[in-house]
Amino acid sequence: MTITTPDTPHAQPLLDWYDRHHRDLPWRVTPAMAARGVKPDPYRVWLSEVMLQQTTVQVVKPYFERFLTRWPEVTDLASAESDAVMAAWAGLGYYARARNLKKCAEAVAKEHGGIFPDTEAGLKALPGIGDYTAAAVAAIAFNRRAAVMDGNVERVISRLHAIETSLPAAKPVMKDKVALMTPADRPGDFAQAMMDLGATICTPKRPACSLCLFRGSCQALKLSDPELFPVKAAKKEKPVRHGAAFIAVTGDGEILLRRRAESGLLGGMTEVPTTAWTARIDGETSVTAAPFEAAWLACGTVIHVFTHFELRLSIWRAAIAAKPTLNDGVNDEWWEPVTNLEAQALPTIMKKAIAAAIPLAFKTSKA
DNA sequence: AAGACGGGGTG
DNA sequence: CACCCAGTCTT
Repeated sequence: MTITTPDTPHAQPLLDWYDRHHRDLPWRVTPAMAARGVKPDPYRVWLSEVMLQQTTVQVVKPYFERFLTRWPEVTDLASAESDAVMAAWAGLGYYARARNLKKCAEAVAKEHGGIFPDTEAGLKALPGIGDYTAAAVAAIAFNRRAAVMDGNVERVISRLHAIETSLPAAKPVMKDKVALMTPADRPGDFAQAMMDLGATICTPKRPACSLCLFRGSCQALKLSDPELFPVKAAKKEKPVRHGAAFIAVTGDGEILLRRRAESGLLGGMTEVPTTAWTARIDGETSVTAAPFEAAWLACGTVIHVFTHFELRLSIWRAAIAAKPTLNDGVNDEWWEPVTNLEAQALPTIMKKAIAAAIPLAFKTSKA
C-alpha cells in the first residue's frame, strides 16, 4: 500500500516503547544491533515471516534455526531437494507454504540473481508472498514505508478505534488506519512494535490495558470493552470425517509408506495407506480397504482436528512375513525402515497414526 | 466473497 | 473445550 499521509502522534511513543520492551527473536535485528550497524538479512526476514504465517513465535523458533543452519542462504534453499525441505517443514502445517517457499527461493535465485526484490510490489509477485508478507519484508528488511497488518495489528487497530464493522469486511478501513500511523522513519520497527503490542499487551483475552501505552486514547477501553474487539463473523461448525489407516511392518522392520498428491490437503507429504476420509462410518469396508490381505489388528482410533473438519482415523496394524507386491507400476509407495521415520515428510496426523500402532516409532510420545 | 489449508499454545 | 495465531491461494 502506498502511503502518502503523515504519521500520527501514535508512532513515536510506540517506537519508544519498542526500544524498551521489544522481544529478542532469532530473526530480529534489535535496536541495539542496528546501532552497531547490523543490517537485516532479507532471506532471514522472509523465511521467518513465511513460517510465522498463522503460526506462533514459539513453534517457529526451532524450525527457523534448523532451516538457517541447513540452508544459510536463499541460493542454498533454491538448490535443495524438495523432499528434504518438505521433511524439514513437517509438523509446521499449511504445507503449501513449504512448496511455495521452495518456488520462491528458486525464483529469487534464478530470476533475481539471488537478491530479493526490495519493493512491496516486487515481493508480492513471488510465490507464497501475499499482502502481509510483502509489506513486512519491505518494511523490516528494506526500510520501506509499507503498512503491515496481521492478526495482531487488526486487534490493536480495532480496539484503538472501536471499529464495529466485523472482519474481514473491516480490513480495508483498518489498513487505512495503519497506513495513517506508519512513520517514514523506522517503519520496520514500527510494524514489529505493533505486532509485539498485540502479542504481549493487547491480547485476545484479558488484555493488559493498564500497561498499554495507548490506554489514554483507546476508544474500546474508553467506550466499551476491548475484549469485544475485533468483531468477527460467526464461524460454522466443523464436520466430522472417518477413515482407516494401515500400518504394515515387515520382519525386517520396514513400514509401508506412500506419497500424497502434490496439491490439496497435506499435499506432497508422506502418509501410511489410508481409506478415503468420508462423512459416514463404513465399518465393513475399513479392513477390506486395506492395501493387501493380512492379519490386521485394531489399534484404536486417532482423532485429529484440521482447520475445516475433524478426522477420526481407525488404526490397523499387521506384521508382514513377506512383502506383498505393490501396485503395479505405481511408484508412489515404498517400504521404509522404521528407524528412519524421523527423516520422512510425515505430517502430525500420520505420526500420531503410526505411534498408535508402533508406540516406540518416534522419540516424543506427542508426535 | 467464501472456502481450503495444519498444528499447537493458551485460558 | 474454544479461540487464535506475524496469511495465501483458489474458486
